[in-house]
Amino acid sequence: MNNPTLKKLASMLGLSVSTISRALKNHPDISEATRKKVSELAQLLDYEPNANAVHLRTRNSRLFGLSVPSISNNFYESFISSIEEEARKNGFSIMILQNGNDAQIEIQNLKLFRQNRITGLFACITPKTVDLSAFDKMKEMEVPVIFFDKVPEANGLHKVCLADEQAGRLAAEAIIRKKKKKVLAIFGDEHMSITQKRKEAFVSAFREDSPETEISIQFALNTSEARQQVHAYLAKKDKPDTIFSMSDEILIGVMKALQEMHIVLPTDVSLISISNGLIPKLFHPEITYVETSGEKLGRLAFMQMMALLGGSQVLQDLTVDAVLIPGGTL
Amino acid sequence: MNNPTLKKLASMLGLSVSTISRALKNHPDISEATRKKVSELAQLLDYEPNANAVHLRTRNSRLFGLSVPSISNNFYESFISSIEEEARKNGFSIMILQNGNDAQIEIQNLKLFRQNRITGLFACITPKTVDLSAFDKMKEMEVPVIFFDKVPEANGLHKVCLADEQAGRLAAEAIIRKKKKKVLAIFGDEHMSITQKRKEAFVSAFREDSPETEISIQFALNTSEARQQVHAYLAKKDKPDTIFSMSDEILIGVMKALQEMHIVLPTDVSLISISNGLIPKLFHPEITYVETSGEKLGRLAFMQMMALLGGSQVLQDLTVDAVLIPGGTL
DNA sequence: CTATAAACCGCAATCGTTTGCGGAACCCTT
DNA sequence: AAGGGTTCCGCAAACGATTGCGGTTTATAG
Repeated sequence: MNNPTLKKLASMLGLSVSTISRALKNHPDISEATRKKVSELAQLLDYEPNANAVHLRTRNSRLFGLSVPSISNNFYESFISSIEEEARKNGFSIMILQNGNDAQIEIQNLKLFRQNRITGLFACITPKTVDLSAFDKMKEMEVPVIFFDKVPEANGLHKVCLADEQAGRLAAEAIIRKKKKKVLAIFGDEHMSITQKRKEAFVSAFREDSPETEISIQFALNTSEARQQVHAYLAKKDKPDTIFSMSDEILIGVMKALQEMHIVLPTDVSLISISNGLIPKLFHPEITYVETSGEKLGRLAFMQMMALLGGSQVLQDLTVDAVLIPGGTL
Repeated sequence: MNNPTLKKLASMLGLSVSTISRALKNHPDISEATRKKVSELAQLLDYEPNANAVHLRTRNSRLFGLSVPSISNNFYESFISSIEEEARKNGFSIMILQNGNDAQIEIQNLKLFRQNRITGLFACITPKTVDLSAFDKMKEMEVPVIFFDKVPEANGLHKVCLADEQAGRLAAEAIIRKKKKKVLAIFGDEHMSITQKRKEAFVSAFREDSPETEISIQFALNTSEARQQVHAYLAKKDKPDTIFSMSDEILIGVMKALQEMHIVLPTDVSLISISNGLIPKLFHPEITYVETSGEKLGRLAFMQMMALLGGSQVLQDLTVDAVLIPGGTL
């Protein structure tokens, strides 16, 4: 790496380093003439300021940390994508670290973030994360932390989430509107708060608006569990007329089973899911779903971050609205 | 950000900064006693070295640049994921920038990479990238550049690619083995080398091993074009008995059309695709495909990078083998 | 022909580390 | 007791940029 430095430019022009520095950033102290000379040479030599030096000197890294379970996931990738885009437009960089849902690695990654003196952190915690002290330490050092998607229960934290209750309710209402009477609802890991929220809202919407509807609730830890459950339920004599899936992961299992059984949507059974949007559009008819957009969440998180850095008072908890995307399966 | 520094530790212990620095990295000059004192205090105060200062001083950023069209893409995300993992294990960070297939932004991003004094670059160029001078400049500055997936034609560059010819041939051979006689082959952008390679291999495999097979070649720039082509071809009186798709993007369009027309796989028509693996497994029967693994490609690219940095002589072009993953559609 | 203020520029400290070199202090040898 | 090794540590100069402050010109005015 042999980049030109201010010093090099300075000696070539017989000027001082400080003059070069000022000229390059249009400081009023510098005359138009030398300013032009300097920027021309800089252009010629392809001068690029050494970000490390700048950040060291200004004590400002313009770097955001981004902690996710995994990059290779349709939802996180859309989140990351929008954060990256916003960051770049605003002159920030991002440092992405995945923890593979391992709390140990999560801690390790936080260390890396601190070494790099990030100016803010976006974090999606692992299901096993119980000790938040490492995150607290960040805040003590005046590094704003914004939790997203999977967030801690504790109060006093900045969180941006999908509107889980709303998503659950919207799905339920859509089903009720179609006057369905027998629903198989498949949720994810029972111990995650996201599951609980969606389930509560879903169930209580029925209780209030359509108590006569019969709802069977199942929890599936992964795609293949969901698939088996669908197989089991559709084999019954009084099979459900509608299936609800809480997530893409479950939806994949559901679709696998439905296709295996040659079930025709929505004739034989109706289907609605909560999803980021990719999977539902792969099928025909397209699957009706309640959208929870990673992209929107990313943008919201970023706005929140900028507000925090700007010192504005901000709401602690924000959510992105869920919207029903009608398809052909309900 | 109010992290402890070497200076702070030094003054607290009445030692010099250099001693602290050496103690923390087990320099033999430092006695066991003070070494322990120092590391205990460091532990207590949660000292983390300032990466910017370290990198500035050592002129080594331990940072890799990663330039991709988009993060939210099943293939790139698996590539990125494996690069990140390897990098982290080896004490490197990565800086990811997406260019949205815009050559303008690509240039801009290269500037950012240079500002951050990356020690190596992984780049997937845009289809419109014609001017490689910005990349050349990187190499002049002794920053190794490894092109992956979409690579320039030029010689003398380090490239890691999917085995495009092999993939095309494997698909063709699989079709030939099934004694299919009429295939519709849909490829991507005709101007991309990846398209040409896959097409050449595909076609010539037929020419050599089964010249009597009738092949219709189509190019689709996106999902919906592919979909329309399938509609058109399957409406003909002598419709194809097999469809070949070059990529996930095209596969999605194909499947959309097939489902819309209520075509049953593989009874009505056979199907084989080249894919990263996610999409084919969503359907039943699972789609037979030739796997081109982003994860393997990432690992290969990383190895190549480390070899380059280590100064070893390395092969310019590397490829990851394609393998046929049998499904139920051929 | 001097004051006086712009206009323009350089000095030097600083950010937090690393590292070559030199220098005490101590022990051992003869 | 003088010389020669060890052992342990500090000085100070970097790395490349930013910035407060002060100093020189030059122009303008009185």
